[in-house]
Amino acid sequence: MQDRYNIKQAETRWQQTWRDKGSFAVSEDTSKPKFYTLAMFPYPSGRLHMGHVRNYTLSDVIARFKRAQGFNVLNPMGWDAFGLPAENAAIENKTHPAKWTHQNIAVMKAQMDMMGLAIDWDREIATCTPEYYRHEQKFFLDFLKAGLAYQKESFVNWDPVENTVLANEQVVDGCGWRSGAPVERRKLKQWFLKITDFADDLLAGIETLPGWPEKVRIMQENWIGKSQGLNFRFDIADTARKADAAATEIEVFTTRPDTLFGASFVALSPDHPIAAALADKHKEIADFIAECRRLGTSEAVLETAEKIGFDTGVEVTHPFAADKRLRVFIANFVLMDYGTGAIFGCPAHDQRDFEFAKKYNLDILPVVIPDDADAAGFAITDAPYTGAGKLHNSDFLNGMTSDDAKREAISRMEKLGKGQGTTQYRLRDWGISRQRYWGCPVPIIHCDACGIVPVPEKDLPVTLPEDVSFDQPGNPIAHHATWKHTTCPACGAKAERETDTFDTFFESSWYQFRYCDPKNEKTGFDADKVKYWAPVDQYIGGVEHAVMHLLYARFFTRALKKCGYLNFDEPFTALFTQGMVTHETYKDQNGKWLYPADIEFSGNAVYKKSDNSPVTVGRIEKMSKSKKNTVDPVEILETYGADAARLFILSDSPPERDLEWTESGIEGAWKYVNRVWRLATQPVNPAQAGGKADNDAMRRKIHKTIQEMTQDLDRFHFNKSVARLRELSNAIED
RNA sequence: GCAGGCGUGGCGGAAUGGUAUACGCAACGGACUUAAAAUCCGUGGGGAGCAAUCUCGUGGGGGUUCAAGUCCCCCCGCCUGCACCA
Repeated sequence: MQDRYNIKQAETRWQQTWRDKGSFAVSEDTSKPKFYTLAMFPYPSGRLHMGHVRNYTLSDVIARFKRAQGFNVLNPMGWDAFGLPAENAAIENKTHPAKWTHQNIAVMKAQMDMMGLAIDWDREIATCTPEYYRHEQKFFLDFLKAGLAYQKESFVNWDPVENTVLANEQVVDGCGWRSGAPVERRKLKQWFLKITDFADDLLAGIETLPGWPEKVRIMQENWIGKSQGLNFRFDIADTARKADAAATEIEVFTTRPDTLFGASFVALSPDHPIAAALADKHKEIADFIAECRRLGTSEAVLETAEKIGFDTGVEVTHPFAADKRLRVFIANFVLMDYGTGAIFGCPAHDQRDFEFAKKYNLDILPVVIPDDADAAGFAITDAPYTGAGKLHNSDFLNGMTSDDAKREAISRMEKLGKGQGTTQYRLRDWGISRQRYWGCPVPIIHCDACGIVPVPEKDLPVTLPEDVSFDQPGNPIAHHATWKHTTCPACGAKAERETDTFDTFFESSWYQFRYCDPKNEKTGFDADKVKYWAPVDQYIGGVEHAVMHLLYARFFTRALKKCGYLNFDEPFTALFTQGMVTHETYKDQNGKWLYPADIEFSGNAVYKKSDNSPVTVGRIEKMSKSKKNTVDPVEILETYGADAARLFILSDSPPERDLEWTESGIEGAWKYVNRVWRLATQPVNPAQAGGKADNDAMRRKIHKTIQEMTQDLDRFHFNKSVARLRELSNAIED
């Protein structure tokens, strides 16, 4: 008789059995309640990391738990297989992105098998296959017809390292989210999806998602950034420069129409058309705009950048006071892509306007008096007053509260025909064009005569050329000798294919529906099957997707609904965001990072294995290749087995918090697995067996454990449910 | 600056307003062993006491309550997201 649990034998046997029997394959079964649990699918980078192991362990526990409770459980897995790393690998290793990707998928799938996951592998998908992406080309054409997709020339975030455009959501602190390079501004023709059409609906929909973490809901709310206010137009006054502005009005947006009488200047974004028109006529204005551009717009720069303005010489008249004139500046802090790209400044009641007015010696006229202040003695000296109060110095608004004054100002402006109450969103349309190879081609043909022509449905999919070269920088599809040359489907003349590919978030916006009917060749998925499985009952993944993937998928679901594919709005009923997996960091004497596997503990001291030199122990940080504080899941699975690895991951911390990976922790779990094995396999000594009283006590304990564990699992308190099991083991051994 | 979260033994963490520290890790003492590993038994917040017991203890200060880690107010520290958004 063996005295140790043999993980290799037991785990391989069961994994083989599950595979052979297709134990986790499911189909629509109306006799059972359904439960769709989904872990965010991985990018096939080549190896599983601990974050994956944690993610898939959590979804697996839920899948098996719900299954045990009698649900028909869908727990699928696939590959978010388009993306830049494949191209970088192609350049470095002289391999093809497709080959590299498919090899990685094979390796990672084998690693997942080692974890013993209850996955229905019949439903496996890879987004880089034409069988998958042909459907999103069709979606795109439908979106185009429905007015949800369009092309426009605009300033874009250009990543100079990746040589591609980035969505606003992919720019972090002014740098590319992957490359870390400062993002440049370029003007390019780009494809967009009209996510802004659903701004209000996406905002309202958040209220219908109580199963989402408060944190993510707030992040999405802030990202959408709704604000109510007034859009109105200043007339450009008669001055020498009026003609140069090439316009008669300047439109501005404000959330504080109550402060209109406190206006003391107007400021244009350096990118504003009127600024451009003035720059054409006046070199000093062109120079100033160039200066603003040189300073850049990255947050890091803006943080320290001075607020600078340039008096254009243009003036406007105040819509409520014809005799009041305001000077028009170009200012580096006014953003072209929020509101109208122009503002009026009210220095008495806005911090930024206050600073600007101090610098350029502009009037600071208080018009909103705090309720506890005396109007006669109230003055703005060191700081603006940004709160609400009673109106003063404001003609017909005098004496009103801020709220009443806002309403009255809007209504007067509407009567004057100079503006209207509006709602502004921070959210901007989703730029989906990428100048890269390893993505889904945009199914469009550009014809000199007919303009933008959609690829006819019968010609879908538009597949990627396989013989591409990565020898020169830029887009390999555009460089391809023949691929883009075609004929116009409308007039038959020579035409060119669109060489942009979709942002890879396009693929991950609908994969949750593809799993419901993964082999469908007609419409991407069958409406009835989606109706049975969707929406996802429990979605699990990292919080880093809070405003990108999760917002895009919510938009995409609405867009698909509008095009008749489905009949609901929200793709994910409940969301769980897991914490990161962390580990201590180590550095050698030369300050170089060391892998945990390269070091050795000896009492309180730590040494490098190779030469016994001392090692410095650093902070506990998120596992990352750059800091080398990673542990290879495969080694853990081979040494301790899937049960021990999964048990440790579940037991050490609550799943929403960071989990510190420790050698002693995984060993503890391994010891427990063996203890359970001994309890189950070694005969009870009859001399120690108890009587009826003992049996009754044990029965109560078992039922209590079941009840507590059920509650814990329902609430995602996995660490507690493991503790209950250990308590039960303790009770059995006593 | 705005928003959100967190703060409990040496460590990870438990605790419908009701015995604070479940469960585990590390530690210490013991058994088994030539020895070690593994395993098993036991101890375990601070202070006082041989002991029963007393006392102080959930970042700090105040409050509500018969009762506060938990609820309310103020403050400190750390983490995360957003940010010249008009």
